[in-house]
Amino acid sequence: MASASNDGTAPDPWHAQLGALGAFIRAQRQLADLSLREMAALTRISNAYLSQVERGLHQPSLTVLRAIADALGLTTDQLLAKAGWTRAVADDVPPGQQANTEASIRSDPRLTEAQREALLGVYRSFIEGRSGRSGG
Amino acid sequence: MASASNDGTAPDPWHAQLGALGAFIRAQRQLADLSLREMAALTRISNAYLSQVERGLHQPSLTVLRAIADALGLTTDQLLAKAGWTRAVADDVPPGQQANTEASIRSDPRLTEAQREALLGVYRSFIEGRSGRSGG
DNA sequence: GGGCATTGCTTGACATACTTATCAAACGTG
DNA sequence: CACGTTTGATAAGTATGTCAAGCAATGCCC
Repeated sequence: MASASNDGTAPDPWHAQLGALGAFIRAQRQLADLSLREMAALTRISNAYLSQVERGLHQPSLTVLRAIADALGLTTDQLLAKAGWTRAVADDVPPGQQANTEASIRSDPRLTEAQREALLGVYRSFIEGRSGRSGG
Repeated sequence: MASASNDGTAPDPWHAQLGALGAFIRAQRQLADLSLREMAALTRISNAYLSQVERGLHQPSLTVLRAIADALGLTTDQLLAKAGWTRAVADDVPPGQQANTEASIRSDPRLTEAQREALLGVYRSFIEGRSGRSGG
């Protein structure tokens, strides 16, 4: 049912990406010698849905993706990169001496871990942006 | 208009991450001097939904996340990191650095005025509402 | 030949992401 | 003050992700 074959509308590229992602997941699962149900038990995701994801019928949410990567012993980066979701950006920023503000944020007791991360992210993105960015 | 940052909702880690992600997106958008509707036009995502994402009310899908990253000139990875996707590689913080974060931000020569204001805004929004909440 | 467990897959119901239309407040103009 | 515009936020609806339950096929034991 509801297969996207007869849609008629513009074929969004996500179909292809989903196919690749699903195939990759399936390959990894079989490598690990897991059945759908076993993997379902590991990920707390229904075998039904896993099946659909592996066949590229659905776009899994971040939560699901993470659970899958976790169960397969992969990093989430590997999963997405394999599927072509992340644009690889060889853009490493070695933190040289810009430690003043960063250190303050890191040691600020008023921030929760999540907040700390977010704030550091904002700050770093500010600094990185000035160093020059490859236009695409 | 409630619109207060602190709703008193359940403190699931899920929520914290979403809040961080939303705050980050909002900061970036304002840095780029975009309104919600302008950004909506760029991302093809409704301003309404963008508003909800920025306030941490929803967990955006990969597609949406990517569109946002694209519009803001960020890499998908940067956004993904805030979305709780990457495991935080906690860096060590040199002791003795504990100081006034606000002051550090203010005196940071690497920040422009606009960035300074944005960062301070995020920081203040974080620590707002937790004042005087020490009992437990 | 008949059972029973295990495999991947489909179906129908629900939860959540996402959209279109609309709102109230803040801005400026005459 | 009336008017139009722009802002962020809300409501109700649509699309899509996700699950629990069940089906056809395969393999094993009798």
